[in-house]
Amino acid sequence: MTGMASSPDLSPRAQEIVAVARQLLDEEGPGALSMRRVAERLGIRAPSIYKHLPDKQAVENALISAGFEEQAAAFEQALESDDPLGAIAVAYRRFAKEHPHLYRLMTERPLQRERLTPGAEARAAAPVRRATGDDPDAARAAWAFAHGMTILELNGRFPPDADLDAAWRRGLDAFRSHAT
Amino acid sequence: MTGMASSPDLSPRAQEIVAVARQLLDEEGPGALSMRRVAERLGIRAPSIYKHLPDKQAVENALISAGFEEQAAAFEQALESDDPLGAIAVAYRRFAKEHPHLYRLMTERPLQRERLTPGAEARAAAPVRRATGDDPDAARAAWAFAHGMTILELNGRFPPDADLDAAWRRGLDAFRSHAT
DNA sequence: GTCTATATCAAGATAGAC
DNA sequence: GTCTATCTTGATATAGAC
Repeated sequence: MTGMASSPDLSPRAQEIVAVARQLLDEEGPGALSMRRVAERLGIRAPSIYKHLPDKQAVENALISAGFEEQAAAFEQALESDDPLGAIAVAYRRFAKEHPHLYRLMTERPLQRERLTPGAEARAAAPVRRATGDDPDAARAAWAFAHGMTILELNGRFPPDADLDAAWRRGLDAFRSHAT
Repeated sequence: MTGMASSPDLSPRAQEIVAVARQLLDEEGPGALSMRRVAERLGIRAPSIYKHLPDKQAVENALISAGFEEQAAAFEQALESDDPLGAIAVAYRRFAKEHPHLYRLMTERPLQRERLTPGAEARAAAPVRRATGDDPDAARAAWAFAHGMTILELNGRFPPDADLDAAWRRGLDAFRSHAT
């Protein structure tokens, strides 16, 4: 489950750079994701990175694309469950908990869709749509609920004694009971 | 409806500084919220601010506290409606659309609760709890849904042709139908 | 209450040599 | 493919004079 998705149109060296960036982001957070720190881990200097990747956005977009592909694989597997919506919710929450910094990177700002791996975002979204009876409104509502629970938890916005499992159940039940 | 909440324990000059910071944030976004830019609008130099407020966090916390108080006032009024949950949702979405940068500031990072206006956060949360039959799990789920819809829209994550009003209705219906 | 001067730090990115 | 040197920009914050 640590299988990182590849970024096809990047040179091997560029993929190494992105892999190191991913380590840095996962381990130390967005503040550590600088060209200097990435280079340091590779034993080179920051300017050398620009021979392989055009700018920092290219690094971030590669990380985001990989994140979508990892989500897609997890959600596709969850869709096989007896309780697809519940299983996808569990996978969604797990991904965010295991990679909170990447999750933030993927959700906190508008995407540069033209610079992402084509289809990756859509592939991650498809299982959610399937699990809500192919009703796009229900899919968006369920996604919003899942993202809200996830990011509010990551941001420490719920009280320490809140029963978040119960809140998740309450929300999912609400969406399930209305399923088409 | 532009009535900004006051920050009681700040000196008058500090309140002026916070008011200017609020203008800057609303008009130009978080990137403009620097001590330099705030000072510039006041016709003074950045270091002078530190005679009135201890650090930048104090400015941000004053803005956040004011945001909670504005939300609280709007939600308390919405609670009087025939459809409290729907009316609060409308007020929630409106606040975020009118002050997207402040909304982000209020939600994107963990709060420094010990430095906020006491009770402001709780006062904003109370009407949501009331509108969900005082069921804390339902209140958290409904809040997560509203925040998810709001922030995903602000971040441009829904397709341009998505019917977000329909998604809001779908989510609120789901929560309403399960109300205790 | 405001000023100037400064400390400190860090970032992304480019030029041009090797 | 990597280097050094550098540009450019920006930030928060402090010291001490007026």
